Amino acid sequence: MTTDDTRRKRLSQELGEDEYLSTYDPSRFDRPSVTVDVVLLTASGGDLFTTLVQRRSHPFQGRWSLPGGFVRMEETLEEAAARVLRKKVGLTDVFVEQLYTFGDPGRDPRTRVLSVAHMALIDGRRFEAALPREGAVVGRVQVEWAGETGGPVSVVDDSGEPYELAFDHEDILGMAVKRIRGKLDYTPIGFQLLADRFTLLDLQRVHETVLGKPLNKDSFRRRMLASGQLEATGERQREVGHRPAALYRFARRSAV
Amino acid sequence: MTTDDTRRKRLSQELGEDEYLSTYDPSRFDRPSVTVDVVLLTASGGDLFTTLVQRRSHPFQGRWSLPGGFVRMEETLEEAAARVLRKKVGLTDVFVEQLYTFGDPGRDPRTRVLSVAHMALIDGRRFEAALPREGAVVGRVQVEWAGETGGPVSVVDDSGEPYELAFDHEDILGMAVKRIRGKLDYTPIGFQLLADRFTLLDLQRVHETVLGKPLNKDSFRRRMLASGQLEATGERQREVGHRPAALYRFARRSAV
DNA sequence: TTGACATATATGTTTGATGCATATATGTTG
DNA sequence: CAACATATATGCATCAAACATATATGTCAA
Repeated sequence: MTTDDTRRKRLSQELGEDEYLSTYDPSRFDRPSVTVDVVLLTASGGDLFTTLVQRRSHPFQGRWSLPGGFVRMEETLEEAAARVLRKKVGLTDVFVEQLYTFGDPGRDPRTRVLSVAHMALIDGRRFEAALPREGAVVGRVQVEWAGETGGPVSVVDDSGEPYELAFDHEDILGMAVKRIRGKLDYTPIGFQLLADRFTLLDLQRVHETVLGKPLNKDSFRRRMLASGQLEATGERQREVGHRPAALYRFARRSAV
Repeated sequence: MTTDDTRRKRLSQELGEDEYLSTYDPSRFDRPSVTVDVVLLTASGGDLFTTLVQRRSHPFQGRWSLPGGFVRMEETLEEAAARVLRKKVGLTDVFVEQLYTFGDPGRDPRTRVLSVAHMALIDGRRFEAALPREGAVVGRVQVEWAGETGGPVSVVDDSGEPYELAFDHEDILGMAVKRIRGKLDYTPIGFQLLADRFTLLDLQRVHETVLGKPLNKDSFRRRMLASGQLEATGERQREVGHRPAALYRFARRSAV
């Protein structure tokens, strides 16, 4: 500890808090840079999809990365994630949840950069209606592990060709898939991937897509109806070529 | 974007990656400070306990905080958490898991400070044998919510008097309790709170302490034995004043 | 040495959730 | 109006958990 630090600590104990804060100089220590990266997930046709942007500059120039950006001094982490989604994917009002903070020295060759990774979920229609920035693409998330413990994940284009990811973004993606799988059973997180009205079969398809395995129709139906998370709208599907299913909405937890 | 940034971006696209990195200057942007804070939990006699340290300097001088410290440029976040535990609580080789990153502007009145919160778990004996730094205390964690959705948490001393916590450390503590409760059911995290050999009843007591509710003895026993996570040592308790129970150890997941 | 005691361990019964099979209902489409 | 596709309802088998009861096996004290 330097003499300066010692004097500083003494001062801190003698001064009042206001005086101390007015003399505080934050530039005395080295500090890492902090970014947010966002795994935007949606479910469609039995597959999970996410958005990637191509890096225009070093490091990893030309490779693909999760949409991200440096955290500004005056915004919360959630606000930073929302800003990234707005600016790079053209989306607002999206469900966002913090995932994990990746901070190994060396994950970014420039300098120490922490990434506070977030997961964002959106329903298929809004996802398709988004206006992504130039250079952004939508890729299919290929999960190599049918179980649930975790494992490798890749993102591929229409022809099945994998996108080469920058930094440790493959790990971040894997963490997102692991998280959403884990939360699906005991939280209403699946509703974030559906529009405001949906049938029980829609909901089952989403669960099956996320979990990567088929589910029993009857017990799924019974379990969902018994969960108290669904609210019948009284409406039904229209013009679907078969008996229309009842439309439900997510029951926001009201007073008990 | 400044002219300087624009030139920089152009350079980044024209130069090779090595050249670019050699000219990279990380001091161009404001960056938050980054700390780790550690919620060290142990279970004993039906209660959860944690370690707090008294703040010697501003801000929150005199109040109690989770052991923490600034992240150094060359260490991982896990290493920083381990260093904090070693220096402030006198513990090494402790189970540590990242919890959540708290980053609201204003959570620290000095400047923007992110805290990457961690949860550490240790068995009661090692906890008592630790050599905490001057100014550290052990407090009982009082959880106000028997259920599981989350809620207020406080830390109290022997006489039930609450410690006044600094920063948003009460939120961090609540997040730790919520996390360990949630993980208990489907991960072997409970074993981290026990010594290497333990009886089924020991394990049940730990689960009950964490969850804050009694569990059925028979089904707990069957569930644990069927989980494949327990390994009989062949030994039994000694001199316990009643029929000695079999001692088990955690079965580290070997090859299937 | 023996019996009281405390807890471990075993067995059986009930209850509830899930999986599976089958039957019926209700839209659309030709 | 019949064929079709899916929704919805009902019954039964299976399995795990909750609960109750019985038996086993150490220590301790008389």
